[in-house]
Amino acid sequence: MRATRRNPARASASARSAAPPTDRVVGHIRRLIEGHRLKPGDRLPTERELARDMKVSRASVRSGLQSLSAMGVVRSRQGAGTFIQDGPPSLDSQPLGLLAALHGFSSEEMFEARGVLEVGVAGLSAQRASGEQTATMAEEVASMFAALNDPHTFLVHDVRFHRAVAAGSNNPVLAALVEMTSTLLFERRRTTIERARDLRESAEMHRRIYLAIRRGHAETARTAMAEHLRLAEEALAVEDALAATRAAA
Amino acid sequence: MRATRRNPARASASARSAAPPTDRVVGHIRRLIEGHRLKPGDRLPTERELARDMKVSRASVRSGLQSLSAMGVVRSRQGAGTFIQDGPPSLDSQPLGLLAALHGFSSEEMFEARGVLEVGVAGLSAQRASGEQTATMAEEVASMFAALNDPHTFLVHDVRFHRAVAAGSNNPVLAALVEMTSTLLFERRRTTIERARDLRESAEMHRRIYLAIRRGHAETARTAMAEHLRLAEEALAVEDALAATRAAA
DNA sequence: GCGAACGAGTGGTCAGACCAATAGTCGTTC
DNA sequence: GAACGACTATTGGTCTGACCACTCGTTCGC
Repeated sequence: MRATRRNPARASASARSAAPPTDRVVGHIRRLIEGHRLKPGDRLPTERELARDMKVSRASVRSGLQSLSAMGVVRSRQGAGTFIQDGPPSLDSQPLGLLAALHGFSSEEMFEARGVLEVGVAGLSAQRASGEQTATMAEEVASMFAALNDPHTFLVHDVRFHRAVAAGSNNPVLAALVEMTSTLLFERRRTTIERARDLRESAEMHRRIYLAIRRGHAETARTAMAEHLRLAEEALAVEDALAATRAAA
Repeated sequence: MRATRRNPARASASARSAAPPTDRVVGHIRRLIEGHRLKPGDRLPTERELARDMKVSRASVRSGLQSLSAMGVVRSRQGAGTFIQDGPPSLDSQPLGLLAALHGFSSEEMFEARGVLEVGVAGLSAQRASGEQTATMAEEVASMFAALNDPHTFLVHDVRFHRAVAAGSNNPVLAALVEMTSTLLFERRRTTIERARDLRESAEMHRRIYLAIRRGHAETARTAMAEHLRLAEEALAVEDALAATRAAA
């Protein structure tokens, strides 16, 4: 038989440590979170402590933490420590961004996905948003009207408005998904927003969405959001065309 | 003077290397992908090569690749190499899973998010799914009927059906989002599926969704999907209750 | 010809050291 | 006494070099 190797001891006894060190670290932190022994904002043990306690090298600890960091679960600050990410849940949009680059997601596809998500979210938001939440939306709409001559500022409030609508759904899962997709298009549009032509129309659309939500008209809110996204997609196409024209010159 | 110290040359000449090594590695790979010099399935240069070419340590290269791996952009196989992830684009569901644990997403919230996504997807799928795509759905439905007495197998085909519907939308962004959320609930339900009572009803619902999509009836497909998810949510609640009862005994 | 053994190459882990940023401590100064 | 500033222990970030575990193409033996 030779007993040449393979995994030493697997079936019985000592059921642990079958997994590679990096995975053990991720699982360890994960269990701490799921067991509510680590809450958002909490500081993790230092890398050196984790390495000692788990009997792995610090390199493996760092490897695991690097994964968690990429997923947006923790955040490390040199000299201070590693902390559980707090604030509103939000998948880092970087993953989707890279996948977008990798598979060449088109703007049409992005807008369509946004449409499916945000139209539904607008409906839910109309049914549930609190007064405070609708007030936030109102503020962003006002800021948009105030920034009609400053495209970059306008865009910032645009994104914040959509975030506020998502928050109004009071569903953190949906809010995280909306955040992810809208951030992505934000990155994209930031480079072309200077060529936007009709910000007033866009602001007006946002105002109509806000009014529908505030009045609790779910279907009206859904329709307005759908219409808004349709126009926004057209606007982006126009801006792209202008950018392409200029590039050719 | 001693000349010990600090970063040699920063202001002028050699304008690069401002960013930390790990970020440089991520950016480097990202540029390779965005410049289409790396396609899905391609093999990356070895870690030692990257380290040499970029003039950073292998540890930093590994750090960057670890991030990309956590995002599902690349995948490393010991002894073979590191490859750009191919296959259908799919965010690793692990990020959402950890966020779910971290913020305590409830089943209701998950189902609601699924509802918003998949109802919309069902409508799009009815409008666009190819014959091959609907055929895949039909196969999964058939497999579900064949597995009425085997809950675990049933559940596998259940998930695959929803994946097939998402594929039918022909929108990779939506497909990735659906994949992420449904995988999450799959993990959850796998532990309670044994207590399911009425798989036949569930299979029948899936069949109705399939028929609506095949016939191109978008609104019917949306309604059927919404109804299905509503029933599935109830079923999960019942299974949970049973599990809780048994646990108490 | 074909399977088994080999070995170069690759990612995974370990060890120890040093660098860089942080945050608390303690003294100085006004 | 309060505010400011240098000092220092602590912590994450990087580097180095070594070894391990696995993969896969090659080569050897039958």
